[in-house]
Order: sequence, then C-alpha cells, then structure tokens
Amino acid sequence: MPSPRPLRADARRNREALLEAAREAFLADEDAHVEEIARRAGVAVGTLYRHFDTREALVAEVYRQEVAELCAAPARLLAQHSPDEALRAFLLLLVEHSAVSKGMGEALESIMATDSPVFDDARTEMARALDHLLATGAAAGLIRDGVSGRVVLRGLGGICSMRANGWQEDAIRIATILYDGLRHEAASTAGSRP
Amino acid sequence: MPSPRPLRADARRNREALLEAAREAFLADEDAHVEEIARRAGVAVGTLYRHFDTREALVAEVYRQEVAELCAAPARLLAQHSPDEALRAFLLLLVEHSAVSKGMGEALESIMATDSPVFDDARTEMARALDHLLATGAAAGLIRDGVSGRVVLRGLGGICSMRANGWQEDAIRIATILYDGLRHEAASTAGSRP
DNA sequence: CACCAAACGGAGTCGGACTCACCTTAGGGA
DNA sequence: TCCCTAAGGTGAGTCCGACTCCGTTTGGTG
Repeated sequence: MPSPRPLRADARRNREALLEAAREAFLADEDAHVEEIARRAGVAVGTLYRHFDTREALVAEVYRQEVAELCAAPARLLAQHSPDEALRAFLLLLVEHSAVSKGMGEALESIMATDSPVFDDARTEMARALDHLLATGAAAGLIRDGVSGRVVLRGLGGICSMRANGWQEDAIRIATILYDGLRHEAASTAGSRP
Repeated sequence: MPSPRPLRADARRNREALLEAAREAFLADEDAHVEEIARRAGVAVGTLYRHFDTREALVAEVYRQEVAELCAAPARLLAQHSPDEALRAFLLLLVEHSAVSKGMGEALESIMATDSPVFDDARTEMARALDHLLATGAAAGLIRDGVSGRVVLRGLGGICSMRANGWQEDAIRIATILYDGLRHEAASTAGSRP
C-alpha cells in the first residue's frame, strides 16, 4: 500500500526535470505550453503525460511544492514574534512571495476556486498552519476569535489574484485592512463560525 | 466622430440576440462555447465574430453591462442608509449578486487582473461609485480615510472569485472583516494613500 | 547477457477558437 | 416600384494546443 513500485531511475530523473522545467517555465511565462515544458526538460510530451495526467496536474504539483514551503512560515513566525505581529508578517510575506513568483497568485486562486481533490491537501495544510496562528493570537486576546484559517485563506485569494499594474501596493493595503479587521475585536459579528 | 454609421436593423437585432444568448449561456454554464452561443442566438459563428472580435470581447461586453448595474448601487444605498451601513450593504449586495450570477465573479476577477482597456471604463466607474461611498463615510468620521475605491474593489475580487463549496458563508465573513477593517480607525497604517 | 516490464518518443487525433470566400439582404435612389 | 450596392451573414475549413497510442528503447534483475 505505501508505494507499489519504487520508480525506475531514469523515470525519477525525468520527473524531477519536468517539475523543475515547469517551475521555470511558469515563472517566465504564465501559460507555457506542454511542448515547451517537455522541451526544457529534454523529454517528449509523451513522457510528460506518463508522469502527469494532465497539464493541470503538473501545475498542481509544482504549486503544491510552493505552497508547502509557505505553510512552514506561520510556525516559524510565531516562534519569533507576538501572534498579531506574526499574522501581519505572514500576510506581508505572502504578498512578497506573490511578487517573486507571479505564478503563485494563480496557484492560490486555483486552490480557492476549485473543489479539485488535487488541491485539498495544500488547502488543508495551509488552513491548519493559519489556524495555529489565529488560535494562538485569539488565546492571547490579540486577534478576534471565531475566524478559521480557511476563511482568511480565501481573503488572501483576492490579494494574490491581482496582476494589474500597481497591484503590489494595493495588496499591501488590503493585507493591512484584513489584519486590522482581524485584530479588531469587532462590535459586528458575521453569524455563526464557519 | 460619434458614430460613423448607424448599424443596419438586422445587424442590431443580431447583436442584441447574441448578448442575450451569451448572458444566458454564461449563467447556465461557465464556459459556454461560441458555437453554442451563436446557436442560441440563431446565427452562425461568423456573425458572432462580425460583432465581437474574440470570445473574450463578447464576455467583456456582457459583464460590462452587469457591472454598470452594480455601479448604480452605492448612490442608491447612500440615499437610504448612513455611510457605514451603506458600505456594509454594498459589500453584502455584491456577495448576493455573485450568488445569483456565477459569471459575475469571473467578471470582477478579470476586471481586477487585467490591464485590458476593455475593462477600464467599468473599473473606473465602479471605483468612482465606491469612492463616493467611502468619501462620504470618511467625511462623517465613520470610515477610515485614505482608502480609495480602487483598493476596496481589489479586496472584493477575492470575495467574488470563490466558487468552491461553502463559498457564500465565507464571502459574507470576509465582507464583514473588510468592513470592520475599513470602519475601524486603525492604529496601524498602510503607507501613503494609493 | 538475456529478458521484459517499465519508460520513452513523437506523429497523430481531437476539440476548441477563429477565418475567409462566397452568398444574402436592407434600404436608399431613380 | 425595382435596382444596386455595400453591409451583413454563412459555415466549411484552418490553426493551434492539449492529449493519445503504439512501436521502440532501456534499466535492472536472474
């Protein structure tokens, strides 16, 4: 049940090459074609499709790795800052990450917009990481409670799906507004917790 | 310079039919094919392409009309409620509008994500409408100042680009958080105004 | 080193958006 | 009323990208 077969050496190498090529391609050009990615990886399209069912599956895998990296951030930030500072830092980190890799925004967007099982793990992991951050803050009375990581994650989707000019300043402002909204123990409530 | 030629009667009729067919098609099925839209309108694809350069141009026009409708809302709400209540009502109205027409979310997303001149008018109009709302609120001391309609609009993009299950409750919560963040005269600031 | 299942290559299929050469018709003028 | 003509309509065909399929190659095992 764990792994039926260990994957042949050349296959593993090609898989790696494809992921790397895809990452590069997506960073350079948002809608890179499968042929182009395969070429970069030095394989034929058939090989690409042996490893990834569809173009989207490849995209998903690349972004899953990216997201996993981001998921480690909240715990690290909590170790270094107060919970509310950690929250703010995380929001801004996310904006920065989006700036570095334009592809990232699309990833979050997809993660949010689909029910695809491909993204479920990433979503869950990220939500858990954020839950930790929010719960710690709420326990300290610094952040409003009753807000789940999943909800905040969706708010972030809006930040990262923007690619028009001047988006980055706007993203920082939105992150700040969200942060203030979360920190502020609101007079208004939004119904039962999600 | 106003209009070079007045457009023949049958052409105008077909144009209307296409827009109507497209609206229906997009409401029913997010990625309706051009053939399908043409069929619904009772014309051939060639006719569709005589009126709209690309599929996207057609989408843009349909959504431009939708957006124009939403743009009228802030002024109306201000006439009936206090500025902060009007703001909250508008945010929730937007969520509701998204619920009714799934296509709407994609529209806002596109409006935000592209620099396409197609959407410039809609964006500007909407931003102006929101500016009015925000400025009125700020003047009354009910809403933080220094926030432009454009910025809030981008925050809304996040609300409306969500289509996963349970999105609507989450959208309402995010709208509320944004609202609280905007109303709250923040201790923190987000740099100079955008 | 012989074998064979796993992996690879790449021409071919398929499904969309879009085009273009020809046909149809609204509507203005004689 | 009936041409005449340019605006408008048609739909088979092109193009282009994701994806498939089967003949060929190769890692790794006895």
